[in-house]
Amino acid sequence: MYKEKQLLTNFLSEKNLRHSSKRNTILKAFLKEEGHITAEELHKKVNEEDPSIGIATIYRNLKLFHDAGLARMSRFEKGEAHYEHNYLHTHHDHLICLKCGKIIEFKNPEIEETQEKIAGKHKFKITSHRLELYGTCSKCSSK
Amino acid sequence: MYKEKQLLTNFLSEKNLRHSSKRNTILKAFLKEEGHITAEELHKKVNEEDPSIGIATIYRNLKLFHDAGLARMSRFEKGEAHYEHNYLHTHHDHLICLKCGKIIEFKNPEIEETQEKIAGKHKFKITSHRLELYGTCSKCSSK
DNA sequence: TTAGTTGCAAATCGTTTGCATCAAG
DNA sequence: CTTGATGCAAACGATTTGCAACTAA
Repeated sequence: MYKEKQLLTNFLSEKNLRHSSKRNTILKAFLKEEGHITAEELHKKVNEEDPSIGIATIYRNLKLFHDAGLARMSRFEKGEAHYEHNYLHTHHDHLICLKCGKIIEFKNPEIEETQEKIAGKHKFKITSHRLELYGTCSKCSSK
Repeated sequence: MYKEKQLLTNFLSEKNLRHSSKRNTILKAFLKEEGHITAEELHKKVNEEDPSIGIATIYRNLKLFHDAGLARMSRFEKGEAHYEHNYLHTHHDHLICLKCGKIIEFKNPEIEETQEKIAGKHKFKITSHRLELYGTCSKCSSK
């Protein structure tokens, strides 16, 4: 948590932006989340703490957290964006069950290596990536 | 092209759906495309041939092509969906330049193997995947 | 006091849908 | 004829934005 707060503080002062109590409430709720969360979902959680915070502010702050480097954004097959933070959450990829919607996270260094090889071949400098495996999870395939 | 048309014909008769001249126009324009295309872009191309075709029909047919197995859909970081066909286009992944927007396609069997290993570990049955590497292409990094 | 932050509602963007009409089989 | 295909405009869901009021520094 300390590292994330620091990251945000740095970003804010660098860009001449401000802290605010609502921004803090949103950050706290966001960092409390373990997995992915949509703006809508985060809005609900935040509203348990402070019902005066509107959805627009959630979007504005998620964008800010993203720009500050403490949130990642992904879009799966459906429409809405999912956000997740980096606190206790280094990079990983996703297995997504198309039947029940379950999302499993995994890490695999082999894949990262192979990616570097590929990038080298195309003289490409990788800054980030996403790998998503779609299919059926064990529960759903045994049904 | 023959294979794709056949695929569509099979799908149509299986589902008791019909051919139509507009559907053909859309299919032809779609198969002519080499890379990814958005619904909007395809609409423009189709309209050069037949300006009476509306965007809703483009969406309806892209969905149909997708269900019939002759189109793939992906969403990159931004909102809109991109479609691509399987004619001369077997599965591949993408390198995406964040500066100029260039999209390079690549194939890598090693990665596919590793994916299967990961899926096995989680008793997951993979039906599809997406791998996107974001970064800077050679041109943009030399500027 | 100056500029960033927020709520609200309206606007926007990509996509889907209801309905009346048209056309394939 | 029967039912799928289509155009149009309205509806939609997610996200963004303009504006006036608010608040951090």
